[in-house]
Amino acid sequence: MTVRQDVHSAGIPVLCQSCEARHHGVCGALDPEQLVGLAKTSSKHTVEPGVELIGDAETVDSYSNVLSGVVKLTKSLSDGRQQIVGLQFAPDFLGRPFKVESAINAEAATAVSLCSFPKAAIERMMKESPELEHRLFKQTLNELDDARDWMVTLGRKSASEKVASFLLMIARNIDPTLDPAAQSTSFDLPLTRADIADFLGLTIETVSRQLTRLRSDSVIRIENNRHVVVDSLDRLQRRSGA
Amino acid sequence: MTVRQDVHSAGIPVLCQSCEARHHGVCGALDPEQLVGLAKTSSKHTVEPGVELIGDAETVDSYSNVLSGVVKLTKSLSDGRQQIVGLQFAPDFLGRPFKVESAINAEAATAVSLCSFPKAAIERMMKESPELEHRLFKQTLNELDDARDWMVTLGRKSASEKVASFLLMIARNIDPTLDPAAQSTSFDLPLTRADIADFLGLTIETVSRQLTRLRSDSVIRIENNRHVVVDSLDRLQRRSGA
DNA sequence: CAACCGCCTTGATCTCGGTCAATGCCCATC
DNA sequence: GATGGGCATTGACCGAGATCAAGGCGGTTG
Repeated sequence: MTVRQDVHSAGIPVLCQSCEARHHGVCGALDPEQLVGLAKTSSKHTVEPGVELIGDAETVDSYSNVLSGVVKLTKSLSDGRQQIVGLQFAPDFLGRPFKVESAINAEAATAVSLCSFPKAAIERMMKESPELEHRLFKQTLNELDDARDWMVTLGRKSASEKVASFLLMIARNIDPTLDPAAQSTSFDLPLTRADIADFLGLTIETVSRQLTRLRSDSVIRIENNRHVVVDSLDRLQRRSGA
Repeated sequence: MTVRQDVHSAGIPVLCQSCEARHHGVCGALDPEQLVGLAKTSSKHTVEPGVELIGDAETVDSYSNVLSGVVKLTKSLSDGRQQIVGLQFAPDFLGRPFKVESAINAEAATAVSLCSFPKAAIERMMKESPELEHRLFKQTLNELDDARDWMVTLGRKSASEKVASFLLMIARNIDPTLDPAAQSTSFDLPLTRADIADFLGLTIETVSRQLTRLRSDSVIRIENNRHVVVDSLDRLQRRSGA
């Protein structure tokens, strides 16, 4: 999974009045006048882990910027088997343009704060401002690249490679400034073991066993089941199947 | 995988002079004047199965419309394991906007005819014509939906469900007019067993065994190793894991 | 026609990861 | 401090799919 470089670098920080904070998401593409208009109809809110943001086959009538936290996108088979098909980190945009209903579920994986706009407002602005559509297009292209990278992991990697790849992906997304040459890093896991399993196409038990193995091989340490300390990014990378 | 409905329905057939044929791809978004300009720099050509169209990490300097045939998009791990991450059917657009190099390989799976344009020409037109960018955006959104659907298949379905899902996806893409209530259909497989395995994250042997099972259960017949006759779309669907 | 090659099928065996079940750990509540 | 619930870990066993190996089939090349 690639770090969303160009979203970060292209975004000129803009004060989105409704979010009450500078950020780099959709708002970065709007001129001050548009921003004021948007602020009237947008609202910032915070949700707890587990809250469903977009329901399967439900009508989607709003779009959001993710300000902090992690949102998981899931799909399920009729018998309950589930697969996480994407994770959205700040400052990603949440919502599927040009479609009234979504075939996927979005759920807060951690505590999440969002800035939401009515669907109609965004779509109107997209007509007026090619720059906004351009920016959403670029995010979508990045999501497509990420999804395709992940397909390789799902289809062709072993369980231990999957878990190593997952940890690396999380590390890179939580700290986008992470030096590729760095030897160690640490972060809080935004997902439970069950979520990780659904992301990797594995079972909880297998995920647990692989984490235990990484731990006993001194590649990582885990504190309080959530905080991961990677002692050797190098060895983690070598286990990820390149 | 969803059928690319809106690309089909939104496209007003336009005579792209260089392709010497009416089709619905990128050209459908251009006005006659732009088309004439494009025709000067574009060229139609046909390639044999196995020809590499876009090399991994190679500089991409042209974009193409797929006029007929099937292009497979692949990614590989350093040790040679391969995964097909997408298939492009006519009238899809081939090429990754806004990036000089591609992390992906594109290879003709069948005989393919394409209409190619220099990268610069398309990017210039995209700046002038929001409609063109809009259309490419929509195709990208569809590809993202397809990729995510496929992630569920890769991560959570059994071998027999994978093979059934694959046959259904091919049937729907080769004949987009296929009635959902139809009881039978037939088509030529655009992929070899090895390709199917790389698409499904399986081995050749497993694919072969699953096809044999579908055959002995009279769900399908296979003639000359390529032509598939589906006798019961119903039962195939029930085996695809919904 | 024989020899060969690419692709596919089938069989025997092995192994990785799933399944089932027990236990541990953390924390909230009384 | 006891009780209970939600996650996570660990162990024993099993099975789906991989691996290894041996043909089969169709086309084409000499």
